[in-house]
Amino acid sequence: MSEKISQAVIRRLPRYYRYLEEVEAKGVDKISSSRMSTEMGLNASQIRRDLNCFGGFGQQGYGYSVGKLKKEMAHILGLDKRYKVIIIGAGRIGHALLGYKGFMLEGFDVTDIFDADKGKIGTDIEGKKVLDINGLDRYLQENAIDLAMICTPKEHAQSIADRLVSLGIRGIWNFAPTDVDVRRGVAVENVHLSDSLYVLAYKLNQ
Amino acid sequence: MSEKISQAVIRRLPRYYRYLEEVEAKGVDKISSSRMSTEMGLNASQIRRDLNCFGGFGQQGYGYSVGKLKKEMAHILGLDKRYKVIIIGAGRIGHALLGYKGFMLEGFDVTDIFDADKGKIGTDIEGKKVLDINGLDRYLQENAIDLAMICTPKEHAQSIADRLVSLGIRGIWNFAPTDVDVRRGVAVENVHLSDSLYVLAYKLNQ
DNA sequence: TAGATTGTTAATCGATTAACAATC
DNA sequence: TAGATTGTTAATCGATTAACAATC
Repeated sequence: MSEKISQAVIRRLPRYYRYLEEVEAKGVDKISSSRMSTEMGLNASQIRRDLNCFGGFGQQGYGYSVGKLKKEMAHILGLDKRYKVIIIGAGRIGHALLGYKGFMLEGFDVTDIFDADKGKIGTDIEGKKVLDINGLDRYLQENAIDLAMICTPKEHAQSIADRLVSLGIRGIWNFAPTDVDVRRGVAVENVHLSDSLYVLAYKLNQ
Repeated sequence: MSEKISQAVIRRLPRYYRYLEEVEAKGVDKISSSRMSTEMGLNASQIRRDLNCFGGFGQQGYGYSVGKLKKEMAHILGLDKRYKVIIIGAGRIGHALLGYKGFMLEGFDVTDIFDADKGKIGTDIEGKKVLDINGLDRYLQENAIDLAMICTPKEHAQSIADRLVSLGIRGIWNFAPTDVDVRRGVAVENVHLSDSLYVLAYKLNQ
């Protein structure tokens, strides 16, 4: 927080967290940067440097405590809190995200799902009744929601994002194939699944 | 192809492609790096440099032809070919990917979907009958498939990947929350949706 | 203490940006 | 031709890696 953490470092944080979960599950309780280096395929200096952005979690001559480091990592990522989430768009991706039980374990509670399609509103998906997007403003006034997942067609993504932000949403996970822009202070992650598929096609042809 | 293209450049290619589709749809037929710079939020030098990795597509004093550049981009990414694709895992993500019509337009034909669950095998999803994973080897011997999307639980991702590669699959789009490793010459894109959610949580807390 | 491994500074490497000559 | 804009070289910036002193 004091000095600015680079994007490159931030993008590696979830990977550290995943790795630590894995080794903890194996019953490992002490780990060195050199072992992490071998097993993760990252440079050991880089690992120590990355971790030191957030504090001195290690101990010279010993290494890092897996349990402590994982806990610190969870805290840095904000995974030691719980988040209330809504999904906008009850198409296939919205449906898939709603049904993914992993989110709940990780602290993300999907409270409701919205759609504009009269044919979908009121139907039941994964045990949730699809709500009318027209009731969104009132809903957000009455419920404290932390973040929204946008699973609409790309045409509606930006306007929905604007509406969400104006209603107080502070974080947006966007699956529509377009970048949504928001004012400073609001967090957005644009997923762009097809970008990843395009890169795969590129690699396939090398 | 001659000189090595950096990962950073490769990751920007789909973004150029998306942008070019957009401006073409608006009827723009000529574009300069400086306009691209403003509209995409990238540095103009970087754009010219990136494009020049693949050839001199522009014309001094004029700029780039949108149609030509988009076509070149599609060619570089390999989007001017068609790919036969199978999906492994008929859970929610597999289902969502199978149903996404956009892939077909972009050259990716999903021919079949496989699962190990007796309760799912033989059922109909999005007009496809779910096939038994036990028949995978034979299926791949009899059908020329270019790439596979892995949508299994993480425990099975690596072993399925190994099997796919040994059967001749050259590209893997992996949605299981673990990195799959393959031999040189096989292309993999590990998606890691939850990494992106974790980064969002991180940003939310800054 | 001796051995191990961190935290951190210094060196290297690569990517981004600026500048400008070439040229349409 | 004059103006515009590319392609490309040179300068800058930031990220990665190596090295090592601090210290458990």
